[in-house]
Amino acid sequence: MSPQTRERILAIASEMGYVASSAASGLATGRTRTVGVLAPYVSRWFFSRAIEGVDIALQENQYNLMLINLGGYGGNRERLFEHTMLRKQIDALVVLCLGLQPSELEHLHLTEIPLVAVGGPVKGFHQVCIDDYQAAQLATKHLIELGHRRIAQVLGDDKDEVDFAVPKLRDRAFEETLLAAGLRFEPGWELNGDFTVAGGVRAAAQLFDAPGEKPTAVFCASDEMALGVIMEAQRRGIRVPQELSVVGIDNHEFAEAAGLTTVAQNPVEQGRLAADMLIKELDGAVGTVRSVAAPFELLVRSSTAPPSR
Amino acid sequence: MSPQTRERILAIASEMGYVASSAASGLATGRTRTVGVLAPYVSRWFFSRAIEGVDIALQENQYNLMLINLGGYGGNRERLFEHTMLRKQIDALVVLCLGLQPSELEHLHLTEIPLVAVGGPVKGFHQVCIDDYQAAQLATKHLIELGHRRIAQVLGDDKDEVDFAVPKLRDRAFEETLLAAGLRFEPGWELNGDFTVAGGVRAAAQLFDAPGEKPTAVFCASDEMALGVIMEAQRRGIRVPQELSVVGIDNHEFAEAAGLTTVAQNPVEQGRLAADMLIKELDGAVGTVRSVAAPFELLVRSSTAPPSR
DNA sequence: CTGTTAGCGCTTTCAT
DNA sequence: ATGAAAGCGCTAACAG
Repeated sequence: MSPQTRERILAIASEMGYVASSAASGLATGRTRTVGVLAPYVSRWFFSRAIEGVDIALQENQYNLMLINLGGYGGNRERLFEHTMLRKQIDALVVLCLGLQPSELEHLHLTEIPLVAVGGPVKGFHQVCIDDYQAAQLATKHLIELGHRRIAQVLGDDKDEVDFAVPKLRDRAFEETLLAAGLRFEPGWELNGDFTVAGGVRAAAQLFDAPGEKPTAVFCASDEMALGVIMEAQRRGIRVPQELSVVGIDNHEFAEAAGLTTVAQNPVEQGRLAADMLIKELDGAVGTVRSVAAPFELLVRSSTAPPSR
Repeated sequence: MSPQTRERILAIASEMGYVASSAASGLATGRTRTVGVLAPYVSRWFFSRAIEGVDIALQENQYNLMLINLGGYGGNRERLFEHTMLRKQIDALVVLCLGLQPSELEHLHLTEIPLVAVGGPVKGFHQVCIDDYQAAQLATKHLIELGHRRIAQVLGDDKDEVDFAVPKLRDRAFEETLLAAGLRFEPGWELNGDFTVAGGVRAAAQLFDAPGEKPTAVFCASDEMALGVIMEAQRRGIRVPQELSVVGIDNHEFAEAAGLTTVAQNPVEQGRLAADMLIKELDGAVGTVRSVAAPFELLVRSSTAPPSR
């Protein structure tokens, strides 16, 4: 038929409220035009931003986004992996960094759909993420170059997620960078902040309450914890950066408003890139999905300064 | 067949990696076991929390969650409404408060699937949300009862979203409560903070930079803006609450850490309740979906105190 | 190049 | 009770 007839028919059809049944076409083609996003949390900054990034790419290509949240209720993990994720439900999957069980990883590979990890290395996966070691090193060096010698650390160690490498990498980078500069950290200056503001507040309280010498700077493995540290410092009248320098990692949306010096990364772009690769792969460009190192940069704002004592 | 045979077969089937094709069963039954969440943003506190709440209910009932993000790219709105949302793609929809065009609302009703709004009144919809007027009134009264007479307002007026009633309700409640107490607001003490931290910072800067008398308290229509106001105050050395009281609405996850006095609401519970009603409705309990007023309460923390001058 | 037909893998109804 | 068969609404391969 002629292109204009085609147009006319399509127009009439849609006017009549006709919409192709996705179930029927899915059955016939084996494609759902839906990609899944497996997330450990949906309301934490990194994850919600990454989801937005994935969504941008999907919308541009008329794909739907199915949210598979592992953070909801523990018991459902099995069902999600064995059922939801399986063939015919989604065409591809982006895995937002998290510690998956080996059996779960195996399950994912069994589905034989294109996969990509975002935000952290997952073994056996192509991934798009920053080099967490270098990012943490950059933040630590910034403190050292300002002249700080007594630096504490707030990291986020999630006991549950044994395989999640991000906190470990940031932790190791901090320690090795300190040692390389001939510094050492005091016992008790390595706190756990759970990657949350509340955790940062707790860690700071612990630090300030401890007897003896205080650090002049704190390296935080995420902005949310850094923000918590700053809030607790303010509550106690400890001036930032005059009495305490604080640096984070992420460039959380609150970081600029709070004047937080941080190593910025962009989860929106990471998610978008990952989804783009997946879509191209689905469109037949075999081998498009590959590992990509995402950019990061130090943003010096007003939470860091040379030590005053 | 016997129940045990049944079990055995099922076990073997799943061992062999068999999973029913959702497309096929969807075609046959007309059900997708998927509910959509229409969100104006995914990374703002209220929305990401509400999504989590919806997700809890869905996971408990073996439903999938399809995220339909309107915030992504403007141009796609039409496609989302005309295509994605239509029959056979999702069984029900939760609409997270936002200003939809009348034509879009009409489209939603045309799908004839169960609908429910969360977080704000949407005309023609059943909804679960707090009474925004009362919530804002409660916050304002708190300031007045502390003795404040000179109160500024930071609201979030989104020009784009003409039909979104939440900011208007909070605004009106503030003004009427002030007038009822015999107070009036200065010209220039009504700022727009866009519902973001950055907007709160800007509004506060504007307020502090203006010549003449300063307010002793600020009512913010959301915690994110209130947090921005506090950060800007701190940057300028204005002490909270001694020199400036700040109250918000929401109980954002940062509110406690920042000591922010606020009127708390719980989007997780709201989303969960909404999804539960939808699921019951789908299970045949016709009439389950109805409007519900969500609870809220004043949480007095350390950002408010009687005025010192 | 247009028009017809055979499935896709389930569910459900109808015979047996 | 169990088993056979008829679609659900598309797509893709085929014949005209």
